[in-house]
Amino acid sequence: MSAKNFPVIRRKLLGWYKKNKRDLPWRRTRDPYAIWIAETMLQQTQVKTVLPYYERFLNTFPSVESLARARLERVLRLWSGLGYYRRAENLKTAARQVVRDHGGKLPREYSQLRTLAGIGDYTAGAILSIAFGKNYPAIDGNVRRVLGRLYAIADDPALRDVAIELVRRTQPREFNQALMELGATVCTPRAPNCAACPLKSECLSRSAARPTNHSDGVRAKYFTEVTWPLAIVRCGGKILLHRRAAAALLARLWELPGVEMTRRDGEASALRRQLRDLRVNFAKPRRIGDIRHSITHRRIRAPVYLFDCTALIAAPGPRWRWVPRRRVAHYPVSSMTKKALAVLAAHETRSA
DNA sequence: AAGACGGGGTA
DNA sequence: TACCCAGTCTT
Repeated sequence: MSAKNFPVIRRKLLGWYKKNKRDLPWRRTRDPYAIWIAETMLQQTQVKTVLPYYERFLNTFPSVESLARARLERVLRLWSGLGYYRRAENLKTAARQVVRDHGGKLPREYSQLRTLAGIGDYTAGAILSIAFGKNYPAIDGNVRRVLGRLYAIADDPALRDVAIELVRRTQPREFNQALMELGATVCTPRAPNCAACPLKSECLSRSAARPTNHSDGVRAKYFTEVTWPLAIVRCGGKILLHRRAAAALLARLWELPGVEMTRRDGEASALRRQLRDLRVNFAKPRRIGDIRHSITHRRIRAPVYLFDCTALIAAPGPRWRWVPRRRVAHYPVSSMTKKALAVLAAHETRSA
């Protein structure tokens, strides 16, 4: 751990960051709560995607207390389309923990942060360094890639040692963000822009003809093809929605009635059977579009069928609801549902 | 140690 | 279109 040029790396990286950092809303605050929300949203999610969600979330729930008091349904609605919905549930659970155990203030100790739902090693380090200015590393995928290339190391313990040493004697708030910023904008996964890199003369992977990615550990991915026909059941200006189970994929989200199938054929009849069980009377369905969507290891093709109902019946059960068209936007739904509703809107425009 | 969990990016 | 990305929790 001696010949690693730590002071030079720190100085060059911080200098680069001061000049090149993006102006992001969570960089204009030191509120630990706001930083916690941002870091949670940014897990597995790109900055560009997070931006509108972050603003809305903080406007609606400006404090730990307001989040702790909120109904989960409202939290999920603000998360609708962002993915990994367990994060929203964990945030609300953790907010209650913070109110109950820490007087509504985020704890400043690593071990206490780690007991909060949804806060793992990375997020704890990010909060400690960015919100509280403590000299903790915050090792996310970007940092792993940047340091992996810079020092040509692949194993996690060694990477961690370097990250700890680097952040020990610097401004942790700026330095950790600088490392991540470099990974996100310059030292990118597939085509790093080495010419623009402030660390190019120190980088051990730079001499290689093509910069090597030392951080690839987990791969192994297989997709299952899924056909998931969706039914838009229209009745007197309302649409039928169903709420998914708490333990399932897309937990607790509302959705259009549908059938997840591994076979490709018989989708229309499968949908009709599903609706027959609900005792909804409908005219012959029309297929109005087709959606493609991916959820973790599923690749989904979702044909969208429009059912016009002949008589409004009571909701088929507690997890079913007839929702006025305008109100649908207020329900927590997945991106697949949003896409299907966009198909309906396009269809109505066409036939108008 | 391995798998589940969304959605959007790039080539 | 095909492939890539990557924190936390659970099993």
